[in-house]
Amino acid sequence: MTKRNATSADVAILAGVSQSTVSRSFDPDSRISEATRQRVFAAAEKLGYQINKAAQTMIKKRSDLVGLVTAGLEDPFRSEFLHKLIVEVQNCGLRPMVMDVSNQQTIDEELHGLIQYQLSGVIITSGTPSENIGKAFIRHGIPVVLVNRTEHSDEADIVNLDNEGAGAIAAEAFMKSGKTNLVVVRAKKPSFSSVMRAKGFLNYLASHINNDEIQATEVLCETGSYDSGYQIADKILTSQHKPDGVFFCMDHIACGFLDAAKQLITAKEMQSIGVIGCDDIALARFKAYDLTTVKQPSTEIAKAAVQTLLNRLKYPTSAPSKQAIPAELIYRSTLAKPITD
Amino acid sequence: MTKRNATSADVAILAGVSQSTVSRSFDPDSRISEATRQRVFAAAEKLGYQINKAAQTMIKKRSDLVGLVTAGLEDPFRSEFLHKLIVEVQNCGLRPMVMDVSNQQTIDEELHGLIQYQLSGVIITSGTPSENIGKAFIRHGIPVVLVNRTEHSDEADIVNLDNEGAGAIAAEAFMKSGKTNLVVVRAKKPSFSSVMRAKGFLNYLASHINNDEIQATEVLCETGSYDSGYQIADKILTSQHKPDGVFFCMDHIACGFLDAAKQLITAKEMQSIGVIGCDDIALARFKAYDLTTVKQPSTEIAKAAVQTLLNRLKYPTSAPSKQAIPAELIYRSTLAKPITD
DNA sequence: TTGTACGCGTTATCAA
DNA sequence: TTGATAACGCGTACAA
Repeated sequence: MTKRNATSADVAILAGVSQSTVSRSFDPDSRISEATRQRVFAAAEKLGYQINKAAQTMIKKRSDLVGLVTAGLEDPFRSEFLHKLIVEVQNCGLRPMVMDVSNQQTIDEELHGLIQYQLSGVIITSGTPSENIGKAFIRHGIPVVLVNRTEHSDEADIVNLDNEGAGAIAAEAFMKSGKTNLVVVRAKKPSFSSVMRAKGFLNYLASHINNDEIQATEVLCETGSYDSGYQIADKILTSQHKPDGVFFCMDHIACGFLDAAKQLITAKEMQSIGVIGCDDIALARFKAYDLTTVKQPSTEIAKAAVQTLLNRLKYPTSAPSKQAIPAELIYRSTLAKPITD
Repeated sequence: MTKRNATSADVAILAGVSQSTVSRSFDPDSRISEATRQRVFAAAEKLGYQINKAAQTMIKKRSDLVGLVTAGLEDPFRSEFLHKLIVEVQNCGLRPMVMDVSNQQTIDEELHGLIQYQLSGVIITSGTPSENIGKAFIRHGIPVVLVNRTEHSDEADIVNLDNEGAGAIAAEAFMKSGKTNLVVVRAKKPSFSSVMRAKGFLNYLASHINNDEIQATEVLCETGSYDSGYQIADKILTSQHKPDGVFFCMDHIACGFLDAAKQLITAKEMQSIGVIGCDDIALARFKAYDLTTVKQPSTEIAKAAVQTLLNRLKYPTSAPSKQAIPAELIYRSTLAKPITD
């Protein structure tokens, strides 16, 4: 009942070997006779023995926990991405420790707490930790991977979507479809991803417009939420300069817009307005929206993030890496694929 | 650079006290002079000292990690619920270690791995672990809280939505609205929640029907997904016994149904068919669906689950608890609130 | 209130 | 291949 957990010493006695031999038996890289190993396993099984990770961590100075720092999980993309990270971390034999830093004035303090866990690494996907928090981790020997946070860091590895490229893809699609009056929508509060996407969108147009035929303006909505998209629709659709193409830096803002549009204008009118979202969240393919979007390959990015971490653990002193993963246009019904030659 | 992390011993030397005094300084319950504590804190700050959780866990025989076992995170409700659990666990000064057991043939083995972490507890919200896995945890002194998994356990604490009550609420709502030809839809693969909801729905009707005026049948769709709802619409809407009220055991199945219905029948026809979902996921309030639903108060359930765990840690030997948290009807446009006197 | 001494369960080192 | 022994960094009796 209240008997304490079996230790390697208990197993050793039952198996008639030394405690060190038990330890070695559970290390695949240790050379040990198959006979004793089996004897040890049998004894361990009988006692319900499990390695004590705390003790192991003390020696190795490294737990196999990976900190996943996130925020704003009400954003569907972030949520979907977190899940992929969780699965990916698990697949590498590591364990995800999740940390939500939404509504935290004291992010830095909170993050410092993670140092206590001798983490194998930290993957930061959201939140706005100060520059030096990353350095704090590095100083304590904990590798940091930044995902969609910034373009440059002296110490942390970086994995990003090619956000500018994503914006450019949307712009290109509109041009191919002959749209001439464009709008790009992002949340007022600047996030790295959204700002870069909008920038990529506008830059592409600027460098591909030879005359004044195409106009593009940036519109800011309140937040990066469905509701914000819903609210901004009126402003966009009733302007004297009604656009024929709208690029949203996040899918669910686009969904809000589409729902509002159904009430503001006729389906026929709506058909002439192309809409492109960004991320390709699950919702985008629902029939209610069927949203053409620039897909952020989240599985690939999650894999890359974890792989980057493993690499860093293997080569702790190599130079910080940086990769930008390309986006991909998914045509659905809000902007039909143009007939190509 | 490669200097090792500061330990309590280092802090002790710098502060001119013993190592145990440092240890005590970081324990709020320890009585210690404020002067020395401040001196210790100052020294700790200077050295960037952080408690080593591994060492702490060894002594206390308990980490402050809580295992969150889940599966099928593509289901929006599960995903939303996981996030609330994460936040709730964090708010209690504990850390969530998430484990996804989707597509795992070896759930039991995987779960056994958790024992290595000296977890403070495990909250199981999904997956179909065998009965004895719970017992394995208990045997190792790790409390288990089951959420929406079953109605009975000898060893684990249980927190459930009142699933039968949720079904009954939906049935009652249809009756109040004068609906007479009802259908309840759940996924073919029986999950505890869905089965109980359907059961509650049908039982309520059975015990409140005094004549043959009301008919109710159960329809099974392939899985618990949006697509399944989309696919099942045809079968429901083209039956010779077309219903005037449909209860879906999960919101997003209802959303799939609604999207399909828009293409199968006119908006006018659809108006005469009441639709109720269950869970109240974020999607349900989007204008594209505006789904009347039986809300599963997920924040409350998450709070209850964590609180139950804390209670168990406080009183390890008390009898297993069981609570059913009531659901609540949220009227939206797919079934209008009847005018009451 | 503070210090001394010990043990938690594992891995790593070294010798056999 | 195996065994003895020494850390790892903390919490906690016990003594002062």
